[in-house]
Amino acid sequence: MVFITRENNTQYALLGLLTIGCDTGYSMKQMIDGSLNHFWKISYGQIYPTLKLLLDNGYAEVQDLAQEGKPDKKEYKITDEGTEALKRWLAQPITELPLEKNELLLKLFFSRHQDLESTHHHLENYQEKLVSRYETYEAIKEMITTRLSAEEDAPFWLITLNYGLRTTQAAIDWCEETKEVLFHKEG
Amino acid sequence: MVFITRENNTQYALLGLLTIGCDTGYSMKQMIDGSLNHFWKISYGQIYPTLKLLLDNGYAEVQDLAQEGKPDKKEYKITDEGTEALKRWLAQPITELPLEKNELLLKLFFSRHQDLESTHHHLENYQEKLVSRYETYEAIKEMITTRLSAEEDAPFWLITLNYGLRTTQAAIDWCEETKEVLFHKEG
DNA sequence: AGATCCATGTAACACGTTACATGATTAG
DNA sequence: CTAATCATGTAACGTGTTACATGGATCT
Repeated sequence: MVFITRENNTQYALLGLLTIGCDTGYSMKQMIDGSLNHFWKISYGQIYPTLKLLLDNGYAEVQDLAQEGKPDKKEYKITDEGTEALKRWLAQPITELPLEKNELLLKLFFSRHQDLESTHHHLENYQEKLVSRYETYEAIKEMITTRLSAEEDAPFWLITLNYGLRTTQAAIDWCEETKEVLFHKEG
Repeated sequence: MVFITRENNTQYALLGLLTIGCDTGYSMKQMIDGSLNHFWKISYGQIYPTLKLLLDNGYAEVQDLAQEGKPDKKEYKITDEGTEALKRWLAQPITELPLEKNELLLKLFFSRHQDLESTHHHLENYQEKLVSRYETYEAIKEMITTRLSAEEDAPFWLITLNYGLRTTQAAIDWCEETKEVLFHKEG
């Protein structure tokens, strides 16, 4: 990752995080892993170079800060120019639906070459993971509604969570249906 | 794409395509764009180098073939070793759920900084695209059930289509719900 | 003494797209 | 003659991960 030239969403993700209280690369990573993980993820290898890019673009400023009981950190702040850029990006229309690359579906597509037992195992395994994910989303939703309802951004967090809940539930239902189609035709 | 070293799914996608009647890079691309596009996509810039990799690995063989009324083509055939590799891959468990990077959700997450009208526009736009995608899936499903039911792979094609239908419907419902939450609370 | 959290950063690699280049054949 | 379809391929670029490197502070 030597050069970053074109505008990309990663930049705006970090810009957005600056507006909701994340001011270091480390805290951004934590927020992403904790609350955006069902629709976005970023590694440190991307965060730190992108923070540099924000500085270069004049979208953010940085300040070295000593802390008590913790290592020093670099505190980033969004600039007026950065806020403008964020708003411009927010107003831009979404041109394409996201495409997920789904390994399970790829395997199912070719599973004529596989014994049904193995296919069944894949489906069970997948469904378990989906259920676990669903339960995580439910727990987060519960936490937001009970303890963070005063937070200004809370309604928007719930909206993105609802997306995760609905699509995950649909996938779980599909697993159930597929198992029936493949293994319980005799009903 | 100078070097390809590790095993990756792309290789197995092409191997799978070889087993369902696609024998050239061109026909593989067509099949992917037409029937796998809701869970997988590949560009020519990836297909041709990967076909070379299949040869290097001994998973496929190639033969130059002159055609009548069409340009020459390279006809690929899967080897026994390739079939074994495909089966090994099919049997391997799926370790991780796919993560979609969703630009709309990213924008919604930060949309406190945006006027509601613009957010509404994003949602409408997104929902239209989803509906259009849903209708495409329905049309393909109709075609498979009426005209390709004899095809040996047809049941598995329908399964992957059902996944697309269910998750897309869930996303459409979420759009509807979100619009209500944000704009018709008085309802 | 060791684990864990806080905190920053880079180099090598992997993966994928886009734009470009080429050219045959067929249909209008 | 020109557009579309069939067909193959590469170079440059963009984007992202992983592994590595470093080190302070706190907790057990």
